[in-house]
Amino acid sequence: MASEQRQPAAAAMDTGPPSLLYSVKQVELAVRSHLDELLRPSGITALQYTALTVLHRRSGLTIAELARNSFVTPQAMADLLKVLQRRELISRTRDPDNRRQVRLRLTEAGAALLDHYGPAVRRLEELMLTEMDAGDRESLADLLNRCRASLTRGPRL
Amino acid sequence: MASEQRQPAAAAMDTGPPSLLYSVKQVELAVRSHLDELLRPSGITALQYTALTVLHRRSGLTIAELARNSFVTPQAMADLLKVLQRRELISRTRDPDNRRQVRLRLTEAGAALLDHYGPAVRRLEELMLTEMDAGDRESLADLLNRCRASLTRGPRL
DNA sequence: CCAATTTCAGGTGTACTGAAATAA
DNA sequence: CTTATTTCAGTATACCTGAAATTG
Repeated sequence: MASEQRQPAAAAMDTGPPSLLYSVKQVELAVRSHLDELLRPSGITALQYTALTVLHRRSGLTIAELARNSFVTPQAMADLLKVLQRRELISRTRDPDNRRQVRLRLTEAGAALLDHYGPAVRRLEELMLTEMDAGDRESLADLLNRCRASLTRGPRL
Repeated sequence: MASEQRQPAAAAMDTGPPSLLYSVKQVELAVRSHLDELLRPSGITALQYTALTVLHRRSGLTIAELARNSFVTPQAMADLLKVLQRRELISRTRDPDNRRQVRLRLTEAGAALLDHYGPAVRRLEELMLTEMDAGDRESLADLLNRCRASLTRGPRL
């Protein structure tokens, strides 16, 4: 820890480039910031919106499945869903074949909310991808998917 | 265990591929999950660790600058820093030239913590980038940086 | 006075651990 | 009995709005 701390105020203590871990985080923070603002009138957060889109694509998931998909505990996911259910954006029904599980689905109001904000969210994605051609976009999607796969393969999950 | 592998072929409500916005979020969630686990013994969260690394690279930032860097309000950043200061991982000193501002710096304990966890964090990054060659990594870094730039140029911030 | 930074007060959302109830 | 899912209770953190104090 014998690092030199010379400048008091005009700092320039660069210790190499920010990591890719950090770059991912930065993009996610920027996206969330825009998304939260965009969704403000709806009263739901970026995270809640994300959960709705997952349910839209994969209707009938259980709380536990959704939690694993988002790398959080089932309790954390249950908290989030409580808010969405209170606003009647999702419905919960016991699975008759496996009465432990609760199947989640969008209500009509939930689907309507996604319809309403879909265009603005797509414009946000378009803003992020400004000046990227089709090849760049494909590369980005591919690289991100490989990151996700590598992180979920080995340990944990 | 084979009985629960019912596939959404029946539901068939696929509404296109997940967006790139979602892919970014997924990678970030996976990273945070690993990072939180890895940092557990230290008692600090992935978010707090990230703030420490930013201060390591750019010593002497103010709360407001750090907040803008992370796309949150100064109040939210102050909350986070309160925890780090309580554990004496950072120090706060009034800027003599501008007595409104408070300059933030790592303490020796803060730097030691980064030193201690640095190798494990780099291994995590390596896990994420498994099987990506140097060209892929460069592409990913470039594409993410362009995303960040596009999101911060136009409106907001 | 105006603008930027920080802080205080308060409220909600996010996420965890631990533990219990239920059912396959 | 064992395991998976869900829920309850409690706690720490993250993030916001609004307002006040300070300084440039």
